[in-house]
Amino acid sequence: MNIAEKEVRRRMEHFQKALHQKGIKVTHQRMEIYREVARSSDHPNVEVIFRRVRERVPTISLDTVYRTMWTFVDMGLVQILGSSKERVRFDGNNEPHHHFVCTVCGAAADFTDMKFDALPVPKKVRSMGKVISTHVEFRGLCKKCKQKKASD
Amino acid sequence: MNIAEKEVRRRMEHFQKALHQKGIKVTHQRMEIYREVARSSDHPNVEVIFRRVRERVPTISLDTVYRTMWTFVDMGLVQILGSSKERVRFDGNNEPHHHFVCTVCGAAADFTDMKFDALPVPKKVRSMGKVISTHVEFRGLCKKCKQKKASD
DNA sequence: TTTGTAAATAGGAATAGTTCCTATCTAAGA
DNA sequence: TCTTAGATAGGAACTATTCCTATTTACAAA
Repeated sequence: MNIAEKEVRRRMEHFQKALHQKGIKVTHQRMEIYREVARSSDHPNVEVIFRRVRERVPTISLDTVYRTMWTFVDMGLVQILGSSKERVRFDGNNEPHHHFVCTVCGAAADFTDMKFDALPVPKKVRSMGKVISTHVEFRGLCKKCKQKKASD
Repeated sequence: MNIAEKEVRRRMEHFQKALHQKGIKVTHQRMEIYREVARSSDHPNVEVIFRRVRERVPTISLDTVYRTMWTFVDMGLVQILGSSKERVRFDGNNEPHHHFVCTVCGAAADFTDMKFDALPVPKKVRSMGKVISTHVEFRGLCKKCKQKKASD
């Protein structure tokens, strides 16, 4: 389940550089939290990260893990699996379709494009399990947020 | 922001048939909740659905909306935007990559495939905003869940 | 149409995930 | 070494979601 030592080291170096570059303090907690995420390939949630890091940093608080993870997300050092930290949202469209999602305001729009409904499934993926559906998500800036950004 | 009348009617009919078929009672609440989701294209969350439906069914409870929406999801009548109702999960892989997600246990695995990193963006999507990244998600049954299902 | 009953709902209580508050601590520049 | 802006710990507060249960209702059968 773990990433190769060498790759972890590469990520840690990149991490430290990134913090320095943005003038964000390199604390013991941030180091250990990032190390944990960098070495895990199982997409842990905050609770799991907290438990794992606590073995090495017994006084770490849950709040620190939350704060730190959002800092990392803002910096682009880690990504969120799925879309966002928003609450669950529903989609009454029961035809196959795909999404454009604005990473700023969270707006989501459907679109259909048969070319994307059945992309060729790579061998690697077939070895992971049985694919039932395919979803393409384009992420970016919606019109409104683009305008708003331009007028700042 | 709303779906055409005709399409809504089509969805409502399909909805009633689906409930009858599965022997699930067609209640006033379920009708109005589904109608709301079927006519909205803005991917509302539970709170929003609750507020909108309450204008027509003032005594509806939040719990009913939650229960009902999960029923619809289980029946395949509506989909969840993004992956699942799980809490936020993180991904320390900072190279472009894509995911295979098991819809039963939630396990997620990364894979890289440059062919998917820059799929042609349809015109329709370009009109929605500026695309910054592309994410392909294959959903299905992971090996473990497939085996478990086979042995039932 | 009336009746019986399993299933569904309303409303509030309980839980769980996340964020906030603030006293204390620390990284890092002077 | 000293200074201080920024970070952390720990618990309280908040918010989304689920649970509990008395009451109501859909619908099948009489």
